[in-house]
Amino acid sequence: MPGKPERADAARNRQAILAAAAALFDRDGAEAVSMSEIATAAGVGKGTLFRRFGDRTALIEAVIEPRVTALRDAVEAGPPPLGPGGPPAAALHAYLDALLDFVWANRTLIRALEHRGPHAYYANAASRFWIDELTRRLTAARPGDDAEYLAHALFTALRADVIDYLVTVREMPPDRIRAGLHGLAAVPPDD
Amino acid sequence: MPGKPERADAARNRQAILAAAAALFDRDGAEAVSMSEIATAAGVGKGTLFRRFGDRTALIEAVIEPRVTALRDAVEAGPPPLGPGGPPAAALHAYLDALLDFVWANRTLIRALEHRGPHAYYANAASRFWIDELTRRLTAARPGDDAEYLAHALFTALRADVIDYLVTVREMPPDRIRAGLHGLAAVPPDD
DNA sequence: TACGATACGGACCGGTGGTCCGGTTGGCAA
DNA sequence: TTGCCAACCGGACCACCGGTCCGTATCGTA
Repeated sequence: MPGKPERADAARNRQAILAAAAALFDRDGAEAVSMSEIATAAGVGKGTLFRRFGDRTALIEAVIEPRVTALRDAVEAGPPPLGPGGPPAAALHAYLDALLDFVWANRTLIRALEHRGPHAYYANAASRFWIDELTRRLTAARPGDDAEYLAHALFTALRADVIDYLVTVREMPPDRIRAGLHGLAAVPPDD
Repeated sequence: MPGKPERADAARNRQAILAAAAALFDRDGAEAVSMSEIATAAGVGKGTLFRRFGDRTALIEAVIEPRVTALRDAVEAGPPPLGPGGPPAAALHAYLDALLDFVWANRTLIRALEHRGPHAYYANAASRFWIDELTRRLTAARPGDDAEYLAHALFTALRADVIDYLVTVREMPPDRIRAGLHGLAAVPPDD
C-alpha cells in the first residue's frame, strides 16, 4: 500500500511529533495546544509538522487512531458480548458501555475533533464506523424501530462534551450516565 | 433597569449592528462571518461593535435573544399543550416539537453558539432554561425515571449540528427526526 | 453657544493555522 | 568511498482573527 518507504529521519520525526502531541493534548486539553507548541515540543520545525500531517485535524486524528483501532478490533473480532456472536441485547449493551468508556478515556482528543468544521463529529471516518455498527446492533435488538435515527441519537448522547459536562459540571457519576444510556436503548412499549 | 438611556447614535448603531449580523449570519453561516465583516456591513468601526456587545459570543446571543424570548413566552404563558396546564404527555410532546422547530429555524445561530468554549451549549442561560423545563415535563410524564439525565440526552439530540447533519447529509426528513424524538421520550417498559 | 460626557473608528496587538523555499541530509549507484 | 539527487528540514513569513486603545467627533444639556 505505501508507494515509497519513509526516510529514516522522516519516520523519526513522525514519531516524535505524535508523542509530543499526545503528551501536550493530554496535559493541557487539545483545544489549548497550538501547532507551534507541538512542533517545538517535538524538536521539529513547524513546516515538518504540517508536511507530515497536512493540517490540525489530521494530526488529531492520527493521535487517536491507534486507540480507535484497538476498540475496533475488539468490536469486530473480540470475544462476545462486545465481539460478534452474542445475543443481540447483550451485544448492544456491551457496545454502548465500550463506547462510553472510550469517550470518557479520550474525551480531550474527541472534543478537539468535535469542534472542527460543520459536521466534523459525524463525517469522521471512525465515527461513521461506530454509528454503522450501532445501527446494526440496534436493528438486531429492536427490529421494527428506526435504528438509523436511534443510532445517531445515542451516538450524539455520547459526545465527549456532553459526557464531560454531565460528569464535571452536573456531577453525575458515570454509572448514572451508563444507566441512562441503557434505558434509552431499551425496547420501548408499542404505543 | 437601564441606569442611563442610550445616546441616539449609540442606539442607531446597535440596531444597525444587530441587523447586519443577522443578515450575514443567515447568508453565510455564523461561523464563517468575522467581526470585522459585521462592523463593515453595519457601517461602523470595529471598536463600536466590541464596545456595544463585549465579545463575539455576546453578539450572537443578542441576535438570537428575541427569538428565544418568543418561544419562552409561549412555553411559560401560552395556551396548552405548549403552554402550562395540558396533560403531561401532550405537554412533553408539544415542547419537543417546539424545540425542534426552533432549532431548525435558527440552526446557523445555534451552531455558532455551540462552538464557543468547552460547555457553551449547556452553560448558556437559555439552554439552562430549556433543559430545566424539559426536566419538569419529563418528571411529570415519566415519574420514577432519571428525568435529569433524560433531559440532557434529549436536548443533546436537539443540537443544531446533529439536526443539520441528519437532514442535510443523511437526508432524513424532519418529521422522521420528530418521530424518533417522540419515541425516545416515550415511556419505556419497566424491565 | 459652549462644554463635558459619551461614543466613534480604525490603527494596532498578540496569536493562530498554514505556506514557502534556500539549505541540509539520507541512501543508493558506481 | 565517493558523488549525486530526491527527499526532507525548519523557521521566516503570510493572511487573518478576536479584541484593545485612544485621539477625535458628536450628542445633549445648561
